[in-house]
Amino acid sequence: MSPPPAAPTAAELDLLRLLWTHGPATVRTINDRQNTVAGREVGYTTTLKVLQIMTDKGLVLREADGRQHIYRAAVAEQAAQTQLLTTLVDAAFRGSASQLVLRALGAPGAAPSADELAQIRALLDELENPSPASPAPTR
Amino acid sequence: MSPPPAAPTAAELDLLRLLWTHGPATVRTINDRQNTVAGREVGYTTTLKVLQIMTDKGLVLREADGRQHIYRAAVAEQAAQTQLLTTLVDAAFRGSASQLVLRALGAPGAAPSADELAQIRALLDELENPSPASPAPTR
DNA sequence: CACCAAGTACGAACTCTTTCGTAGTAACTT
DNA sequence: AAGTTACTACGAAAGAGTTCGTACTTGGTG
Repeated sequence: MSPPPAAPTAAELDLLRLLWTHGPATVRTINDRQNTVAGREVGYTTTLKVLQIMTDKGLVLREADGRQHIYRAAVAEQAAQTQLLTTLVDAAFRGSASQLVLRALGAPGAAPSADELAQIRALLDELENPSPASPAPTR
Repeated sequence: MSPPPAAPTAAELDLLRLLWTHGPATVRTINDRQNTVAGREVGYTTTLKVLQIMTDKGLVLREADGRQHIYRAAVAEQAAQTQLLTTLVDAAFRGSASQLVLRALGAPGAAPSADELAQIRALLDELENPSPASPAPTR
């Protein structure tokens, strides 16, 4: 099992978000999305450079398509999320994931829908009383 | 209401953790704790410098005691936690706090105790059906 | 009083991240 | 074939954060 790449930086996470949401794309497309979604304008070569760095780090994969390159995320969204959460739990929550959960639910703006609440309850049930046929927790 | 200080950096969070846990202390004490707790050795002036920067940012308060200074956290642990969570939700969870919660609970190593599970359930109940006498959610 | 110990202040080096300009290259267009 | 366009590669500047050395100050000690 290859070691997970280093945690993505803020700029890298911006691009990963786009790749996770819209799937593989060219630099041009990714850069366009960056500039239309946010008010911030970021230069084409900036996006390109970050993608090149991410390629080196193993965060994205690059495939040649004619003279352009198509980039795709090399790390799963869930895996990256878990990694970031683990870091935050250690750094700011004294290692207690439960405290983080309580804080996240208590924060104004959390506003989980009924459906989401049900999902969370289901997971709590599962934690308290693991069913035999439960799928292995995602790593 | 004064605007909340900028989010603490990693090094700043290290010191805030110590202040939150052990209360106000001198640079010497804080630096000692840093060096005994972690294997990492950090120089005295490094700790001092970070505390000075934090004072400028409004993250800590400084009180003179003879020729030494006593530092205390100027931001509440909960407030800082909420701020960091909000940032992370936006950056890595598409703005969905519920998704973050599900991921945090699902991660291996989360391992909430029975007591913590009960606390979380209580909060869920509260969210679904706010009681009239409920305390205002912490900001 | 001279010296030493224990503080604070501050500049500067070093690293990491982000951003972009410039150069090079290959395909179209006329 | 020359010129324009669209791309990648790369170096480097600018910014942010971290670390530490050095200088300065002050209180205590012989």
